[in-house]
Amino acid sequence: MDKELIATNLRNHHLKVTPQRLKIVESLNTFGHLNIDMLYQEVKEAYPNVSLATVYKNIAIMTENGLLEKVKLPESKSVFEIRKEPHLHLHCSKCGKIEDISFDTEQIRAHAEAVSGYSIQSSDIVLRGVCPACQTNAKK
Amino acid sequence: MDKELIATNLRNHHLKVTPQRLKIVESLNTFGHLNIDMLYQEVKEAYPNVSLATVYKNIAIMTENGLLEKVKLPESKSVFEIRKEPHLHLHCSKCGKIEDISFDTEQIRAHAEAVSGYSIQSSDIVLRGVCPACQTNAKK
DNA sequence: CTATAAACGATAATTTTTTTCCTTAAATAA
DNA sequence: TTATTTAAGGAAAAAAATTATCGTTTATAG
Repeated sequence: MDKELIATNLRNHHLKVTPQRLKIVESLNTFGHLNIDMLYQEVKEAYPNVSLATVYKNIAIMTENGLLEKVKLPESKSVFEIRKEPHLHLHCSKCGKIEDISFDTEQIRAHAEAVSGYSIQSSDIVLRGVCPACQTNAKK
Repeated sequence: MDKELIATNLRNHHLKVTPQRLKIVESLNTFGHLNIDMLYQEVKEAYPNVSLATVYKNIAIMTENGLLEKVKLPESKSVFEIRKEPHLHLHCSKCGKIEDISFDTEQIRAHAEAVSGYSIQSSDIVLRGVCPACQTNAKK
């Protein structure tokens, strides 16, 4: 995802293309998932006098517009990611790393709808465990 | 879940049995899922000069001890519930109601482990949608 | 029944998030 | 391209949420 595409996405949502916003999205593009503090640090590196409020306001408005998504994690601070197809999150309880894996939630959805009568719109799935690297380290 | 059982559970975890704690657990038993404000209101009804800090401290220590569980929901404040077998949460986007449904997460877990190499310990699944009652109301 | 350690309530402190307000910069139209 | 407008930025204050402190009270082990 290059700068021009990000800019286009912003414009499509009637959001101005600012350096701070570009940096936020680029950082998420690079690291996948970042919490508010990490994002602030990232943007600050490029724009030292960015305000934390700016980061807050931007993730809020970009989330409202569906460009970003907030992922609430058990035990830790929420992270943000660039919105893409629905997927599932793996969260390493040792190192905190977060990974996306694609997964078809259709079965879950069908089951839930059948059992409950709800009309399901979206699903949030976070699996907590130990990543391969941390498993290896633990064995040493 | 009656008072005596709650008391036993608390004692098993070396937590003193106080009226405030009993009320918290009883409220969760009655309503299923409550956020911090609702819990505070509930306890306050029975014990008008309970401190909000007491509610915070108690849900924290009971959560640490595995008696309660915190459920993080997209878009809204986290709620607490009494810990039981792993299950799935349905959250109505209209009325905010939360429902538990039982669901075997084994397939998801197996898939995730196979694809990622993670060793999965737990899963958090929240489905967002419209409950039957709100679907009916919407049609009127 | 007493001693002790945990929990309580009140409050302060901290942390997190949102709002305000004035200035600056991006977008739109001339 | 320049001028106008409107959104966004930064700094700071305010608000909201959570945690810590401390003297007092209460549950429980002995």
